[in-house]
Amino acid sequence: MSSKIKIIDIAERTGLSTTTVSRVLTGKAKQYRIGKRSQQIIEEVAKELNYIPNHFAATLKSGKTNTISLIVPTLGNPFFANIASLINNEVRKLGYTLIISDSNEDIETEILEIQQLVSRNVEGFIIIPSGENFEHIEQIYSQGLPLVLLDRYFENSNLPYISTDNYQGAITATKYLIEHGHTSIACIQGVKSSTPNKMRIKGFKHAMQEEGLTNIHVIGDDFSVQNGYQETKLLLRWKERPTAIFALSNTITMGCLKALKEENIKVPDDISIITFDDHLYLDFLETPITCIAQPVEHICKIGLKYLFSKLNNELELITDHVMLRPDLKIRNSVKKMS
Amino acid sequence: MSSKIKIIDIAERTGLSTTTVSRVLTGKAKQYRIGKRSQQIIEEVAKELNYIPNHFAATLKSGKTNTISLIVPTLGNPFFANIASLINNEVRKLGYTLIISDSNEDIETEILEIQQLVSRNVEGFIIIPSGENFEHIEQIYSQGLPLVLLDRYFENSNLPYISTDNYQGAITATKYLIEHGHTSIACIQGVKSSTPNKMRIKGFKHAMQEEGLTNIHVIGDDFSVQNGYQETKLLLRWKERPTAIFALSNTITMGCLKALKEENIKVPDDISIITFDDHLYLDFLETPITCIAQPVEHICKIGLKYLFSKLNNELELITDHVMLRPDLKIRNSVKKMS
DNA sequence: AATATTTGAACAAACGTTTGTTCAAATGAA
DNA sequence: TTCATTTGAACAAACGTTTGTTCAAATATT
Repeated sequence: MSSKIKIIDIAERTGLSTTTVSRVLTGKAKQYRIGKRSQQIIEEVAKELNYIPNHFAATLKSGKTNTISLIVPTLGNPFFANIASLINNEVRKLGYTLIISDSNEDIETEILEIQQLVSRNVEGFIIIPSGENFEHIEQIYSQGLPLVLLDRYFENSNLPYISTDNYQGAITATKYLIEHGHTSIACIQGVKSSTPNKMRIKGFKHAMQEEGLTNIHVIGDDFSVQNGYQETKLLLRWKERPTAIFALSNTITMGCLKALKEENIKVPDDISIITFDDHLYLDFLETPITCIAQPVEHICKIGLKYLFSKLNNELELITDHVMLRPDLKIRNSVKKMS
Repeated sequence: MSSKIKIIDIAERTGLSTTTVSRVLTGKAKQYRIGKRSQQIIEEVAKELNYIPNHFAATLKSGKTNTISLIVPTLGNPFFANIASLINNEVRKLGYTLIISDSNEDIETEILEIQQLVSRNVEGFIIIPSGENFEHIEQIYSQGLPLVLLDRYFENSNLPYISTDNYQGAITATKYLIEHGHTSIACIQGVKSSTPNKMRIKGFKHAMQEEGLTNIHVIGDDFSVQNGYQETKLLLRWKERPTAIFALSNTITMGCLKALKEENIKVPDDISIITFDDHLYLDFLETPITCIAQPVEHICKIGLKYLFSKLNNELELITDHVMLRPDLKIRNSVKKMS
């Protein structure tokens, strides 16, 4: 580790003070009336020595990090990875640095992660939470840290969020199935405690009941391929096999397809599928899958807009709770029953 | 922003010095013979006040961050997102923090990103580089920063890397096509300057020539869906249409499939496909796609092992350049020509 | 009882910046 | 020439930890 170049090295080299060097290098030359010549020579020497400022010293003194953080449940899920990529690009454009964290769908890890980020003086948080607890989030929020939840949120908390109207989305999906003559529908859910899941289940049940359907099946308990696979395997053994599956995420659908393939059940001839979340590949599958697509780009953009307006203390009256309408994308995975 | 709790607050509350508090809170109590009672009361008060150490102050003094960083070209590509997720979990187990950065496939961003990370005293780098330049990487490497490249590397540099044997992989794929009677093969490549791409092209050409095939088509220039789509659209207009496509990444394949679907060309009846990179969905496509699968988990694990042995100054004689064998996963996208 | 050793904890100096304030020199005005 | 103003830059005190060293009290040894 070659001994690093410090401001004082530049000061000595140029015969100027650390104060002056610091002010030039942080772009405050005009403000403090540093001479043109001094500016120039400082910049030259800094470049020549390949000076990289010590972020820790700077932050310790100034308190400013220009950094915000994004916590996602797992980057293994393309839905979240995609969000991470989108947000990363936007944040950079705004002159901030983004620290991306993967909480591994584990609340303890999430809590730890938040602690570390706070101790790193992160100035704002974008969180897709991993559990049903939110005390740790409310704690930092109440300390005044700008913060916004994406996708997942909490009903009995008023932490700000941008999400999809999962309730409506589920109703749309369910009604679509019912309109196509399906009355026996198995809904494979994700993490029971997560709000999106709750809302989707609520929408599903509501739509079923409204149509007078009482035979309601909700199964499963995880947004994973594994869960989709297992539950599908099981439901194929029911004495009265459902005619349609409503999968509550793209990962669950992936598992469904795996199980169906193994059992040689054809979509949509033998069973129909509709899923939450869109993805490019859904269009190229053996049977393109009809889905409820979330407006991911919008969620990200609005989330960032919200966060930065907080960050800049803009007092615009933006609502703290935003629900965006999902889209029904009709493809070929739902059969019209006669 | 409520004024944060500092070590001195705990010191005052407990009647002890900041020195003692610091030593207890960083687990050096035994080493410095702090009394049991003192330890206990300090820990109690720290918890009670919800003390979060100021990472910047600590690092500034100690120089230790326990942080390593991962730079990927884009999290939008599941291949990289997957790597990020895998590495994140492993790193955490090792008691380190991982900062994940997305360079957006842009070398300037990558350079900036590395600068920021260096100024954050990151102790090690895992990089999947985005361009053909590597001076900036060699610079930090020569400063003694532990570093390893994953997947992509540079031929005329001896930066350490863990990668797939892309040359062999391409030969395997090409021979597989040739064995199935294909002689007119279009190879859709990714970023020309990237080493994996170069090696794959080299393998492709080598295998073709070895079989006496001189009609070699290499087209395209990006690891993107867009590129796969456009090039496929174009090649379908050739007067002599190739009987097989060798796509050099999963994203390119995605674009291929989109184009083929639009033109109503069936795989493998009308055209065969083989691709680099495996993914769960490849199995569920209309035609499951035969692929050259990279040993991603191994790449990550070996990469981390390498990095941490450097980090801990273990002088084990580990090679700096590791090439792992890819696997041919045979599915249904290649037709036997008669 | 006198000396040596152990135990427990504090002093004070870093770490590399940023920043409110002061100060001298140069310039302009009268 | 004298006083006021502008210009350019330095002083020195933070920021919140960590850590080499010192020191007093308590205990053990002779």
